[in-house]
Amino acid sequence: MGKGEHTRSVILEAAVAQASEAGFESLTIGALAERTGLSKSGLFAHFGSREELQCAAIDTAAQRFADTVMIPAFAVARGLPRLWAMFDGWLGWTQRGGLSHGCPIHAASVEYDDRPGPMRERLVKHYCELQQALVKAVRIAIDAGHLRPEVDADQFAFDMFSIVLGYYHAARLMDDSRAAERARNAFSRLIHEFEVSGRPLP
Amino acid sequence: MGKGEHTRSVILEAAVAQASEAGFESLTIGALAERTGLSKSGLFAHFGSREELQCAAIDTAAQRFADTVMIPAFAVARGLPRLWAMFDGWLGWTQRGGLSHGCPIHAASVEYDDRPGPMRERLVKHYCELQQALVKAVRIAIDAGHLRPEVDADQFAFDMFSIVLGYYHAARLMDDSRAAERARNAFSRLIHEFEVSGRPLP
DNA sequence: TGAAAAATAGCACGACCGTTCGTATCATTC
DNA sequence: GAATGATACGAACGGTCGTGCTATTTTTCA
Repeated sequence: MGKGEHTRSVILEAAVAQASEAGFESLTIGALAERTGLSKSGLFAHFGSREELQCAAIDTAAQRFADTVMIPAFAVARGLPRLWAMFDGWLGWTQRGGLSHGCPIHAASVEYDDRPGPMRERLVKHYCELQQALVKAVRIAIDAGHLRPEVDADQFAFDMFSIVLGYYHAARLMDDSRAAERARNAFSRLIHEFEVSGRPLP
Repeated sequence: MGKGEHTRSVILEAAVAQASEAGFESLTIGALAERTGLSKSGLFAHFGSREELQCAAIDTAAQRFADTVMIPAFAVARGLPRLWAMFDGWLGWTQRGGLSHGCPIHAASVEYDDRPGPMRERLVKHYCELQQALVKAVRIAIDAGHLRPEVDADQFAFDMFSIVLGYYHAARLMDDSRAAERARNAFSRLIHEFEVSGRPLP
């Protein structure tokens, strides 16, 4: 890895951390330059525009999510164990991913859901991939005989996603120490409702 | 109402609309002055600081949510009909409340969940009140014999809230035309699971 | 109606924004 | 060790930011 590439990755690491702390609108060239010790112009030269920097930061964050949550989950036994691995990995993945605050992608999704442009497009793309991965995992659980065949996989993914969003809200804004417990209760209920009867909870 | 008060309410109306479109960080004095036709300093004089303007806008939005969703719901028959009124009113309340875009309070809750200060405190306060209203409505549904007595009202409120957050995400970022349907399915399932058996769905 | 008070405008300020440009320094290769 | 391209810096630009200060206009009320 050349020196330029290395610096670029250092910048993006700092950018993701900054976005985790205060959102993507806080991702300014000046703040990031101070954070990395680079000069504004030196940092700027790596991207060419602020928007490209933000886009690169989104991609970096998405990649880290995949590495931290999805790839380990796909190493777990398929079916319910894998769904639980995804869910548990998802809650608080930022800490395991080295981010001390919230999920930067989630923050971006609220910041840009009404602003057309490359940021929004990239977000939609990443969330589509995530949703497809979820639906696929649900279908696999059906095929494995863990979930009932009539389960609507898209609806299941929606429900699962909703629980995580509820967790984010409760854990971060409301400082609810029982947020994880609430989320796991909800997910347990979701699984239990569509589980092939007789199968014990993992 | 004196002229000053009138102007102030005009400003706050514009502020809530602006926040609905692009979040509370986009709530700048200059943009709002242009939107209202006032001068920057003339507008500024009504609040004394940008932060106070933002806080006032949050309160205005919360009041409008209460007027648009909660008060009408409390006029509906208690129990499940009222819970459904809350839920249905909640989805897409912004349109009925005269806002053409997203829920400004939700946007703020993600923007400020990691930034201590008056904005965050106000948000927490408003969400606490909302949660308490939800829990109360659930308890009333239990007392009315619509929901089973062993239902955990706090968990129910968490689940209900989560579904709305899932709806926001699907409807706004993902442009999913089936978002409302998905959300209603999820809420139906939630109700159905804890409903006193034999009672038909409303 | 005239004086007091409130409301608004005009202007200036320092700070920070993204961006550009010329220059210096570094790493690499011959 | 010199040449060369990649990398980084410093200064500056036009804008916008929030926020004071001082007039001026408008409203309010005796």
